[in-house]
Amino acid sequence: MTAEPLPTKADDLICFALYSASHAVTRAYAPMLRDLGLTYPQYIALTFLWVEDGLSVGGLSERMKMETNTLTPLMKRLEALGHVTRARGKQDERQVFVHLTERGRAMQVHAPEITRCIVEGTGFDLAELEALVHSVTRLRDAMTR
Amino acid sequence: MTAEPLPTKADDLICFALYSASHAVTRAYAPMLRDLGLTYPQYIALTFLWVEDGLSVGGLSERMKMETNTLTPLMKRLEALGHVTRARGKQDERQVFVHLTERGRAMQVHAPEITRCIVEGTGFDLAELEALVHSVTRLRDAMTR
DNA sequence: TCCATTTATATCGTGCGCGATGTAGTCGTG
DNA sequence: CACGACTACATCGCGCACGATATAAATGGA
Repeated sequence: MTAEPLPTKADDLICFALYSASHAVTRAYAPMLRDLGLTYPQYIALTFLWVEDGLSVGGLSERMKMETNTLTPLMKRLEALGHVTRARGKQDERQVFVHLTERGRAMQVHAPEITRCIVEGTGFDLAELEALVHSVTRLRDAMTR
Repeated sequence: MTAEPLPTKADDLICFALYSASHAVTRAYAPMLRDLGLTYPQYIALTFLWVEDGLSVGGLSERMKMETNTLTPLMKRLEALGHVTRARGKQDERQVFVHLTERGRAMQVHAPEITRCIVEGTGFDLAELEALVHSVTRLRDAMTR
């Protein structure tokens, strides 16, 4: 009759909490991003490029914490949409560098309003959100180690 | 020169934190689940069925917070793997009820060890984890409203 | 220089995840 | 009972996400 120390019910698992919350947030972004003709991962990629334009596919993959085989087709779609250009490196022709176009840079003006909607939708105040981002990021980095 | 109240850098966004953490946790599960021949969403579904066997596709979709059009093929794969059976309801033939097989029920014995590995990997103590699950779940439910 | 190794990206196959749409079964109201 | 509305799943198309594999370029000795 000892207490069960580790939950095995999905509702109590950190994995399911993150999994379902992540999808819920993505769904919340979807209508706004659809108006811009973007998917959620495409928007995330642009967000990193707004801070550091001209990243290589590998550099972007590190920042987005995902494999390059996911990013290659994603970058091709962003290129087809006219948001970025892709060009092989000159001194190292294995690398592909991604640069924002005028159009891709211009999308940045929509970011504050999108962020505002999401922050408002969470029902959290900014201090709570900041703490949550910190905890979740710490957990992610621990899992990745 | 006022401070920017809302972050637009991906690293500071709750969406990216959840997105990258969710994928990191899924990757952490992957090797253990591969040994069991399961994917992560399949494992989550089994977890719900261990608590409530005989759920309908719709009931499972509510609990997993995802659409039935995602679950239908997922359930077919679990059926093909021999973990569940699918059967139309008798009084309402539109519904499909999912029942664990002996094999599907037996997978439950692996859950505690899997949970233990994940909990250990987070680097969080149980109280922190519980608080984090609570916060993330609250955020998810607010976004879903 | 030559060649094995490593590195950066690309390709392929599988399984989600969801919006849009289809279909069969059920319900409600006259 | 008829019939339109609704409901529960299923199907389809597209875009991730990743493991496995391929390919070409760079690197590092012997």
